[in-house]
Formats: sequence, C-alpha cells, structure tokens
Amino acid sequence: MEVPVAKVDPLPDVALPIQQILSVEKAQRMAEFFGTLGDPNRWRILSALALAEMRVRDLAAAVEMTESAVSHQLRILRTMRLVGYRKQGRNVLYSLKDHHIMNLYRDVSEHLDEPDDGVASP
Amino acid sequence: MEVPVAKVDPLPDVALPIQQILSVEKAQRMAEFFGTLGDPNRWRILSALALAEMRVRDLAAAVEMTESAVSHQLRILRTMRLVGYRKQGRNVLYSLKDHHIMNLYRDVSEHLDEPDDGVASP
DNA sequence: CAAAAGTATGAATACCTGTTCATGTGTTAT
DNA sequence: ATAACACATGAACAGGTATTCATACTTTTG
Repeated sequence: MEVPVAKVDPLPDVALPIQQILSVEKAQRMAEFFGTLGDPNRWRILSALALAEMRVRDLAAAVEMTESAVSHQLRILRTMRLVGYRKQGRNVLYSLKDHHIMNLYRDVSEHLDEPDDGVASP
Repeated sequence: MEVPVAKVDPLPDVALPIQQILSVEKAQRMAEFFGTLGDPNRWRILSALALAEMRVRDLAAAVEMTESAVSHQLRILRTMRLVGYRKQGRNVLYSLKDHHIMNLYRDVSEHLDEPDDGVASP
C-alpha cells in the first residue's frame, strides 16, 4: 500500500549539532577530510570529474598536470572516497564518487563571495 | 513589524553548479578556505566558539593549547572571516562569525560516517 | 614474445604549516 | 608610576605535503 508521505528532513538548515568541544579524534577526522580539499589541484581534478568520467591521461591534460602528479592525487581522493574508478583495458576511468562535494563547493563559494564587511585586525 | 514568512532556499539540495574545470584562481581560493578547516585544533577552536563567546585565555584552556598558539590560529580564522571578536578591557572576546560553518560540519560528518563499501586499491 | 601504452609507486626534494619561545603592545590594578 | 595581566606578533624550528624523476606493473599491439 502506497503511503503518500513526503520525506521530511530530520533537521532544518538551522541545525547546529555541536553541543561540546570536538574531541581530538573527531577534530582530526574533520581536519583530514577538509585538508584533502585544501589543495587547488585536487579541486581542479574534482571539478573535471564533475563534468565527465575520465582517464588519468586525459585528466592530466585537462588540469595541466603530470600524469604522475595526478595519479598521486587520485590516490588521496580515493582514500577520502571522493572519487571512484573502473578499469577498462589498460585505462582507468575515474569519476566523482560523491557528488555531495559539489554542494560543499556551492556553499563555500557563497561564503567566499560575501562582501568584506570591514574586517580589521585587532 | 514581524513578518512571519519562512525562509525559502534558493536552490534545492540537488544543485551542481560546476560547468567547467575550475580556474586556477578559483581553485586556489577554494583550497585556501578548505585548508583553513584542515587543522584539528582549528576545528576544536571553532566548536568551542560554537558553544559560547570566549576570551583567548579561556579558549586556550578549553582546547588545551598555548595562548600563543590559539592567538596565531585565531588570526587565520579571522582572515577567513570565520570568527569575529570584540575587545572588552584587556580581554578580547571571540565568537563564531559564520554559523554556516556548522552546516559544513554536519554535512561532512555524515559523509565520514558512511560505511566503507569495500574500496580497494587498483 | 617484444615493444609500447597507461597507470601506479617509492624516493628525493622543495615548499608550506603549526607550534614554541621571546618579546612587544595595550589595559587594569596597586 | 610600576607591576601584572591579556593578547598579539615575529623568528625559528620541526613536521607535513606536493611535485618530480625514475622505475615497476599491467594490458594491449605488432
């Protein structure tokens, strides 16, 4: 029997889930993840993969990096489960595994585009 | 006068705003920001400030860091406009400037809590 | 089978980053 | 005024990180 109930978000956008200082472990995991997104070339790689599944070779050409460098970075992105891959002959096709990342991109992009409301140094 | 209109998100969660590879400049700005969130101690500081406005001194005690180290980090967080401050006598009270950050925390926290669907190395 | 293509990996190096230590600046108290 | 307090800052040092280079591995092609 069909139940016509719309999915309800568990919490609205107002959510502020922090009730105490992050433990060192949790903070470390957070930092590790965000740190992964703390490199410009990795962002270029991710944005390229957001467009299409791609070979390492083409990726390297697209972002103007050495294939070796790209390969190294892909390993890191794999570790963070941000990209997936599938082998096809002697090629390896990489793709964005978690498109959720692009939401982070949007959110932060908005933050960065906010005007500088006069922030001086103390 | 109070206007009882619920805020409406401009775009649903499906948004995927990337249509081309990020420019080096844009990627750099992204990386710079995410890199700021790529340090465990900064996360602990932010989470502490999410609880309450705090002096540097108390902050240092709360996250178990040197006041100097905290001060250094606060400067970085200030630069990224993540925290604000107000002077009060010889104290300086810091606070979370952009609570939006905590949404990032929630989102990524969910990502990290996803089970490992067997991701082997190629 | 040998050569070539595509990718991965390890070591080395240059660069960046965060903490500590010492010191400086501004404010309150005696 | 002088001492004490709160915070900021610069230099120095240690640890981490990303690229390059050389090489190895795997699959395809001749």
